Amino acid sequence: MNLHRLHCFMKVVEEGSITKAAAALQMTQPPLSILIRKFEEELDVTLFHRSGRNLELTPSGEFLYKQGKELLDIADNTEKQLGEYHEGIRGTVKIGCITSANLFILPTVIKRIHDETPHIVTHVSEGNSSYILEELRSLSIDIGIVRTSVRAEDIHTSTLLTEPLLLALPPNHPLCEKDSIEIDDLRNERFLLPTTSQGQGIADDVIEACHNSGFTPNIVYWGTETLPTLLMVMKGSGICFVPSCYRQFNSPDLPVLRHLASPTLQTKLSIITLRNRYMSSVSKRFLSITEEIAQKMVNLSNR
Amino acid sequence: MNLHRLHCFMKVVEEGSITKAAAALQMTQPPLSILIRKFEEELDVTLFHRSGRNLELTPSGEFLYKQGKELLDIADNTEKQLGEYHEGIRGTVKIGCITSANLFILPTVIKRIHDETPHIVTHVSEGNSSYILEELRSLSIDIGIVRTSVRAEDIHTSTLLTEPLLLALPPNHPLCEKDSIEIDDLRNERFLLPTTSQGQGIADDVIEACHNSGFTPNIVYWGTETLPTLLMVMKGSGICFVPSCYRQFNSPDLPVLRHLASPTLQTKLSIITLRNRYMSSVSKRFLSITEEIAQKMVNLSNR
DNA sequence: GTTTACCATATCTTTTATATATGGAAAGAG
DNA sequence: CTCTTTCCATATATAAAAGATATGGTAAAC
Repeated sequence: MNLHRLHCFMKVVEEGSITKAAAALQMTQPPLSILIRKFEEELDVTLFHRSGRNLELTPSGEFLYKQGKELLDIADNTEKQLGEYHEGIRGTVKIGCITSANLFILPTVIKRIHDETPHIVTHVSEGNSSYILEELRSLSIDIGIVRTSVRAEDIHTSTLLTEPLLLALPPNHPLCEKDSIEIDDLRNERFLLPTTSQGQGIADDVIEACHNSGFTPNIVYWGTETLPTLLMVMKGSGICFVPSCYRQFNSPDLPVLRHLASPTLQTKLSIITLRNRYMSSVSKRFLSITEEIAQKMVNLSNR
Repeated sequence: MNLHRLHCFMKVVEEGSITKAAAALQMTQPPLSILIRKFEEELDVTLFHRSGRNLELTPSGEFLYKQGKELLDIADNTEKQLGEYHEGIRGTVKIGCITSANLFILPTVIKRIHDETPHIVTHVSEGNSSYILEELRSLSIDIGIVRTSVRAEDIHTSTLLTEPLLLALPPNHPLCEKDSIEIDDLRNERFLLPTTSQGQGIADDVIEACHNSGFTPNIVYWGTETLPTLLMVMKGSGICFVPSCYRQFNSPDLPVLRHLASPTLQTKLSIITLRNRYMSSVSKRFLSITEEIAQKMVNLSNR
């Protein structure tokens, strides 16, 4: 079934004459006559009964006209929606991210995407960096957001934002009263640190900073999740460091977050993709919106 | 949207490779590669992401595959049903007929058509011959069944069957006892005749037969409907002639029907169509089945 | 490291689509 | 009733598309 021929046939039916249809289709009459005849041969059906100079639609022709409308509608719609995929305003994007991204960036990104492009569906899975990397390599997700800067050949990394690590203290801690806190002030504290993998991440930077200040930190706890660790700080189990985005959780039930005097401790949020994989328009859209919003958040917190 | 290209695209997706799809499509690989590329250009969409030697379906491609299945299914189905129209096993036929055809032939014809070809819809309207002719000329019906043999240039007539006219007598009528009834025996009867139009039809034949026998019939009633006339005969209002098919109504509430000794009085049932009009396969089927069944009925009544 | 499997490109041939020019038949105007 | 107009059909020519064969390149597999 040739849809071009079908379309021409529909026009002939609607205009009631080959000559008029040819004009409507911006072509001349003879080829249209031939096209209709070939269409009849292709389908092995008489569509028009030709008696002298005028055409009469046969029952088959009437049926085809009815069905043809539906067929062309579906084809048109498919093409239109396909265009939307291409434009990046329809489709699906699968994201894997760490907790802090899921808490502080993604809600804003996803709200904007759903508002601007209602036909985009987002899938989000939260996990640690190595899990996200695995998901990316197995093609289970399109985009990952991690804190460790991945150094692998097959992965493309782009830094979303750099933020300072803040010291989390229970409200009744003596250091809360101090104007300027140095690393050295933590010499006698108990440290609660995030589980580290392969020498990359927040814990390593903290340990290195302590060493540079001339002491080895007293690490009493390793945990993967930031929020439970903050609750442990509240209970007086020790102190910890969290990315500054956690300042958004402003609650009397959570620790006080303080900048250090010398801002050497920082952490990067990176967006990663598989290097040699096709990136859909939707993924590109997601990427650029995420970068834009990350930039806005940095500007906002710098003010 | 070119359905041929779509079909090839579907095969490539299903086979997972252009080479295999080409084999399945009974063509060589290079033109299929080009065809897929042109399809992408036509739709302005990347359907496959080509990384080295293997293809990866993009989200757009996945969407098109899903939609394409539906589209091709509908197209296939349309073509199939179109073929059924052409074969005469799907469609509609509109019939106009007189009462006796509606009572004695059509039920059998329509039963057979619906049994053999369940996708054929029949429309039947009953009326007198001139009404049927009008309906035929205004294209409201495809086929007419009438008793008057139409002699018009634009009408094609085919005789379905010829049957004798039977004399209808009330059961208590003296003639019922007579072995052989002649026209001459009706010299003193009151005649109830069917309304005649333009010198053609049963009434004219009856009147002529009487004249040939040397008398003018005493006509006391003209009516268009046969059944009411038969009821009037039962009440003793007079006698009438009916086509022999009415013998099927064998009831003590209806008149006795008797053959005449000399079977000169006959009536023809004709099937008429518009000469220069397209006749659908369904109409042709209806025509041939009706002729066949009419023939069977004649054979049955002759035994 | 060689082979294999797969896609891409180049060139040629056949088919299809469309154009122009022209003929014929039926409806409508005078 | 004749002439014109309005259609559709046919003939021929050209441009575009579909397909075949031959060949090259690249990445996975043995």
